[in-house]
This record gives sequence, structure tokens and C-alpha cells, in this order.
Amino acid sequence: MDRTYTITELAREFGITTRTIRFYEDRQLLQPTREGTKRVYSRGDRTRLKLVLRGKRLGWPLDEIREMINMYDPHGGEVLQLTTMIEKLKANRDTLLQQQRDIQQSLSELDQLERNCLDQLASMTPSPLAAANS
Amino acid sequence: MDRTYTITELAREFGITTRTIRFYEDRQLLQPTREGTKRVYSRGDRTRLKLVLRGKRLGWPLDEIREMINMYDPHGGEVLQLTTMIEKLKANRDTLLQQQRDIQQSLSELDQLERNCLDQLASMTPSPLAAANS
DNA sequence: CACAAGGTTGACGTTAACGTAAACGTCATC
DNA sequence: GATGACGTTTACGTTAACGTCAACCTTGTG
Repeated sequence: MDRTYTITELAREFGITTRTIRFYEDRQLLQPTREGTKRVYSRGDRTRLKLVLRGKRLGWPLDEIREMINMYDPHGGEVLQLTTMIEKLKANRDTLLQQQRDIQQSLSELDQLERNCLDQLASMTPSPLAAANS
Repeated sequence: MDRTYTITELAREFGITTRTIRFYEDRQLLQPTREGTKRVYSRGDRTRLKLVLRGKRLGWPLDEIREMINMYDPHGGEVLQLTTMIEKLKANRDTLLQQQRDIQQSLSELDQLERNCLDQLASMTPSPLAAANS
């Protein structure tokens, strides 16, 4: 039930290198326990790593990802002032909403562009002769 | 009707430095004309810059942004093979859709978290005495 | 026991995306 | 004619996010 993972398992599962995982630890994004000298990752660690990668896909710097994650998961020590936290949540949401709008725009422009391409392709392929109509 | 812009105008409008704009030119994202030695930016250049910044907000590297933009705006020379182009569009859309999912997840988790915070706040503020109930 | 597979800690290298500074040109204006 | 606002190029500095060794420990397995 409380499964654990080795560093290479996680690396393989998420398609990253062990170096990257250790780097994230150095940057305080993960803090696995040890069994002797070896790192042991819990389910929670795995989840945190997943969140890190999601943040990365959205282009966030590791520092902000760490703040983000620590809010989601107070993991013991630092219980932020609630109001401060709500402030940050708001800022975070604004960023996300902006990204959402950006994506929406990009997608619709991309659709438009693709339609043009397909049309143009369609007007070329049916008959080679059509190409002569310049 | 065919308004033009100076480098500092654009910098101020978009909240970036002139250094950044020149850097984008160096990386082939912009190619303004010259009036003597000075750069002159057209409406199209301004639009391209806007697209660049949008890409940045989504965390894309400048190289991909350039490819993206060049697809949107063949601007003369390089007419890509249509099929190649459609391939790239597809890949691009996949990335965008992934980002969209990531954002959706993030937003909903964030909402959940905020609700918790607000609840907790609500249970504290009404009466200071309530805090004694540990 | 040898040794291969996986783990560890340094420490230096690399790339992207600018920042920062130097050294200079060009006007309008005081 | 000096000053200041705005522009230019060239070049080195910086930060983030890893990659790439090297040199070493620790196990189970044939």
C-alpha cells in the first residue's frame, strides 16, 4: 500500500534523467528519505514530481513551482499566513487564466491556418492539371 | 494608416527593454526596416512581437516561436511543403492541448485549495474565542 | 571472489535569454 | 556649442536548468 520508488524507476516513468531528479532535490522540490545512502521515494514524492513536470510544461521557473507545490502540500513546517496564501493563489490564478486565453487564441488561429492548408492541398491533389491554372 | 514605431515605443508599450527587441531581431524573430541606421517597425512587426510575447507567456523557446510565426506569416521566401506544415501544426496543437489540460487541472486544484483557505478563515474571524477551541 | 548493475557526491561544461557597460553617432534645443 | 534624448554596435557577464564526466561505494549473483 505504501509503495516506494527508486530514482531510476521514477526517471524512466517520467522520461527524465536521474540527474534531473537529484537536481530537483537540490532545489528543494523533492526531499526523499534515505535507506542508508540511497534515496527512497514515496507516493507523495512521486506526486510532487508529477506536479513539477506539469509546471514545467507550462513554462514556470522551478522556484515558482516550488512555492506552488508547498502551498498545495504544507508538508509539516511552514504554514503560511492564510491571507498571504490567498493572495498568492489569486496571482497564480491570474497567470493561469492569462495562459488559458493565450492558448485559446493560439488554437483558433492554428485551426484557421490548418483549414487554409487543407483547402490548398485539396485544390492541388485531385488533378495535376489544376496546377497549370496559374 | 501605415503607422510605424520606434524601438522605444514598442519597448514601452510591451514592457520590455530595447535590448530584448534587438535580441529578438538577432534571433530572426523580427526584421524591421531601416531609416538610415535606425530601426523602423511596421504594424506587422508589432504584431509579430505580440505573437512572440504570447509564446513566451506559454513558456516556449524562441526557436519554436520563430517557426510558429513563420508558419503564420510566410513573409515571402520560404513556402514550406504543405504536408510538412500540416505535420507541424498537428504537433503544435498537441502541445497546446496538453497545456490546456495542465491548466485546467491546476485551476481546479487551486480552486479547491482556495475554498479550504476561505473556510478556515471564516471559522476564525467571527470570534477570537473560537481560536481557543483546540 | 569478481564483477556488473545501480547508487552516491562533487565539479565543471553548456545553452537560452537576456542584462550591463563601453564607445560612439545624430539631432533638436537651450 | 554643449547638453540631453534617442539611437547604434560590440562584447562580456549572468542566471536557470540541467548534461557530462570522474571517482567512488554497495549489493546480489554466477
